[in-house]
Amino acid sequence: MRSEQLSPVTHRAHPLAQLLNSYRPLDPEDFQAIQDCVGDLRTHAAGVEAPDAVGYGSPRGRMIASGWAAGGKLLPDGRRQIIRLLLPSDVVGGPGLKDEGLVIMALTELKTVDATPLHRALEARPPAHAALQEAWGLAQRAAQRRLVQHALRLGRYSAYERMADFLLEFYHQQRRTGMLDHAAIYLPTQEVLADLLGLSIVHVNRTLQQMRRDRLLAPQATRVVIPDLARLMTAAMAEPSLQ
Amino acid sequence: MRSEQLSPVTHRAHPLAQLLNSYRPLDPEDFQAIQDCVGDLRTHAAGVEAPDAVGYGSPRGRMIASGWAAGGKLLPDGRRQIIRLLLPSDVVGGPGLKDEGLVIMALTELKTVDATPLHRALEARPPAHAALQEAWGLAQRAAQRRLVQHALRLGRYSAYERMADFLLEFYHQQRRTGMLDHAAIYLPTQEVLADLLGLSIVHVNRTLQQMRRDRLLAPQATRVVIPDLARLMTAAMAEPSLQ
DNA sequence: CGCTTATTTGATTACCGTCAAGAACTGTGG
DNA sequence: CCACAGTTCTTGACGGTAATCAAATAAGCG
Repeated sequence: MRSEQLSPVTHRAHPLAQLLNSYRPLDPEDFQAIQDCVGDLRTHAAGVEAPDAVGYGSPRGRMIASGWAAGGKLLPDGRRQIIRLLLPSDVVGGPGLKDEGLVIMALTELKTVDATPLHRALEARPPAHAALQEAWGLAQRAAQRRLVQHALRLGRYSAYERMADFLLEFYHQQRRTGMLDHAAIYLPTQEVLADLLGLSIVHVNRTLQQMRRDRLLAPQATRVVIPDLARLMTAAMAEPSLQ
Repeated sequence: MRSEQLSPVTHRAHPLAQLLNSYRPLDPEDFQAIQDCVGDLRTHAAGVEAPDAVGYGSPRGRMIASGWAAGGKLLPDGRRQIIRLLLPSDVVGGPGLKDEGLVIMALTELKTVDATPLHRALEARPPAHAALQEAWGLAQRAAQRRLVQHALRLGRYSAYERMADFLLEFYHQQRRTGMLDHAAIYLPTQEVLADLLGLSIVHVNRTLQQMRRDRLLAPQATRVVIPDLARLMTAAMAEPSLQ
């Protein structure tokens, strides 16, 4: 039964617009700046380790339009730790991820566009694009909080707790960008989950099975449904107030 | 034998000045802005969990003048993960750490001063304090890289590798602030090391002993000496070019 | 000198990794 | 439509790293 599976994204509204708008209501000019990011569409093959390929020629960075990528670190002996998943609306190839020493890996076929119009709006004088800038700042802070939470998970959570906490975080992240049906998350492969959560593939598999037995996950065709969000939050030791 | 031990800091030059100057040569006006951060000196007791106590009344944050603190997360059942150590020159109590959802814990008695003069200089118009601003930016990026490396350690390094990599990082961090004799690091208690590296106290103890047997650490009175930096770097899988 | 905190040691347990192999699924070409 | 290869997922057996429990020693401190 192959219940966890990537799926090509069906994009209704623009993911970045939905994301930012969820943090702060955007103005029409803000939506326009996001819509303007359509130039120089490029496709990157899946599985490619793309440290410099993504973003080459776009010094300000490129925005993921569809597909998934990962920012992580590789060790000489083959070990890998994924630090953050990169979803549609994330900007890659700019100075940001490179400053962190991360390698970008395309987990699926990836489509990216030049993010210059967005960056122009972000650097506009305060009266213009004020809402966009504020929303962007909040989104950045949320990303930083996810990184801190990731370190907590890796350091002190059990495998079961790691999985629950990540699924919860991922659920909310996908919900903000509007790429979600009800409580159905699209999951990366178990190998990606393993490198993200610092576990072995085998143990990821067994942890997911345990969560299914515990009715925290309901397997369906190509995605995973969360039948009971509240119980998942308990398993992840998440506070009801947040997110 | 109590070889790892905190030690009150002997401050010759200003730690923050040394730190920033190591990233980018500062101008006299920059040094002055740092020297001006002497007002409202406060002492915080060790061991106190000080989420709001530090920084109360100093909305822009307070700079650690002496002592060590930790920014970390606490779980309801008592588990703790330290995300970053906070040394003299670090700014705490401002929006930064709070945005990340971190609790500040004083590991030793802590002395802090109001950091407003520093922040004023950081927000000055570009011609003024340009070097300080650039150095600050580089220091911030280094802190972010440390956080990413921390996640890699917690996720994919063995206990031995974690310890080696952290000691190496800590060595360089202390060296930049000038609080170092030769290759002698001052270490926090083994309990703090455990909560930092995601290990149990017992295992930290055994890991340190193994490193001593391997001659990667040389125990001395109140600190730990690194006899062979190159071998420690090998143990930590560190690239010779960096740091 | 007691008292407290930190370090050390031993014994035992268990979580999770490794190894190995098979099953299920996906896509491709004949 | 079926054979094929390539992933991805699943399962079992086994081993090891690191956690837990318990207690003794050592070091700081008033």
